Amino acid sequence: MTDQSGNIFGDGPVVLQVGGPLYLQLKRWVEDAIKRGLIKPGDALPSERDLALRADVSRVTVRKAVQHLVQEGVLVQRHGSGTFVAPETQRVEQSLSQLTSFSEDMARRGMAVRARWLERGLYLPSPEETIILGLGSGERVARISRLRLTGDVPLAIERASLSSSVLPEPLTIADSLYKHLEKSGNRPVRAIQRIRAANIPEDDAHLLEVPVGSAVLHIERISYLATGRVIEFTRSTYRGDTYDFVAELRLGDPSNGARTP
Amino acid sequence: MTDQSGNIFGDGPVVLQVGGPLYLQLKRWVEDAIKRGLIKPGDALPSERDLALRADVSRVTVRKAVQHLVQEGVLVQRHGSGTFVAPETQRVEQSLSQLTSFSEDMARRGMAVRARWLERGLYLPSPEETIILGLGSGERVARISRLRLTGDVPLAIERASLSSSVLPEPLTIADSLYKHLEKSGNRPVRAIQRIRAANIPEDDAHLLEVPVGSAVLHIERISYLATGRVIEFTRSTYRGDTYDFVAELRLGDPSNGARTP
DNA sequence: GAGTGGTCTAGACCACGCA
DNA sequence: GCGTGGTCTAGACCACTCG
Repeated sequence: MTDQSGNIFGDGPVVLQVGGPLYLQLKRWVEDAIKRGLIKPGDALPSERDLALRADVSRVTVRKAVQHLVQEGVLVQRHGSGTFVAPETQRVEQSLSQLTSFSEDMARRGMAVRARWLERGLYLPSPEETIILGLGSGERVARISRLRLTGDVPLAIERASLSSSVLPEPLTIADSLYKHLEKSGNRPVRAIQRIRAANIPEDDAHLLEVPVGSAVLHIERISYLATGRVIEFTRSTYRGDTYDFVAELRLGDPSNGARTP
Repeated sequence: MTDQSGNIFGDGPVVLQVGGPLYLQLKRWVEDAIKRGLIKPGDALPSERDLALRADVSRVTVRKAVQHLVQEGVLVQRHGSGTFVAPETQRVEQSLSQLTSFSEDMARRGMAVRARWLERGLYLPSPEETIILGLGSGERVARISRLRLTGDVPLAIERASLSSSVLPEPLTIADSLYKHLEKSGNRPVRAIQRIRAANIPEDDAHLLEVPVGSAVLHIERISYLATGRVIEFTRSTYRGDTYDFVAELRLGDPSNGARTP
């Protein structure tokens, strides 16, 4: 009697509301189905060809609607497998006033985290690195790039640059960069962080396993020793769908206006 | 001999490098042209039909390449007018440790800002508003929604909710909400802010004049009086391409924001 | 009105996953 | 091997901008 074979929508025709371009009508229709619980996170959508047939539109139009929803993180597509309603993801919070390292931060809240090395070693510095880190001429820069994961879910890409005088042997870092720096008395006490939103480019999208163009937080951090010396320059990319930054604001003296000295 | 008529690429055929999907090849080709200065911010691209002809691909394929670049903020399209290389935008910075209002913040750095009212008045509260603002039963909520602009460029959408006991007459607000609250002794002294990246949905995209799916910063702010009472609950959406948030981090006790250099 | 981007179609082939 | 999504085409009409 009923069609149980993975077809959550039944097999009747798809009836669109009127108004606007077809792909937006279809998009609304899918959003509706999800909102009403006809189809839940993890469930498969009918195939593009099936939807096209039943909504009486071309497959290109179906793809345009689906593509928008993938873009917004509502759906995920797996080549050769199907289109699915995105699972709900738990968001991670990070303080914006306390200076911590990623691994310490996660350990504190009892999350299992791993890191995959992307790059590690001594390099010729870029002009930008030379200026920001205040490198002497001929001095090398230590670069550490990591992919941060909880379980199998990538969370962030972190690319740090430090003076080679501070980190002469990048390969000896075991887990936490800040712990390592602490041993040599070089742990930063202060940092300026610049945060903005961006659409992720292709290469990073693959690393973080999100669709190209997804929103991410781009964070640039410059860390200082108590002496005022710049010790670390880090560019990180955090997945927008799993990361929250939390800040506490107070009225009054801007303290520093957050300006580099 | 040379074609000066707005055709920056000349009129020869477009030669693509090999490898991968055509639309990505074409995308790379356009990026290259911009990188090499053949075409500068503000310049028009050849029309989609022209590009298709010269690259020997279909217009659909051209559109897919262009669409990706629009998504990444490299190009902008104007219906009926053409496709252009995006102008470089100046980024705005905002402190993440000092509690200020948008209008005060902008006035301080001498930027001309305007606001357009989107919504203003007393409403029946949503369950969320009731809980967060601690509304009594039957109490109304004051909602203030504004579109923030500098000149003609939209910067942010701000949707604030306050208890009607604090703001009984939302229509009387002239410019700055915080100034208004100060008059009645209700200016917040502390706030918790939650920041994350998201792809902008359709409706907000029109307001901010950015393509659907662009990266934006989503900020949720809960503000407190000195008494500890919640006074304001605001959801804002900031354009990712024009807004930077700056935070200063310090090692040690997180409960005290930032003090003593 | 000429030219631009925006939407849409019907049909084709390829690359991937899974049983 | 079959069904899925991924890419691509040639051609059509609409909606908008601008001279």
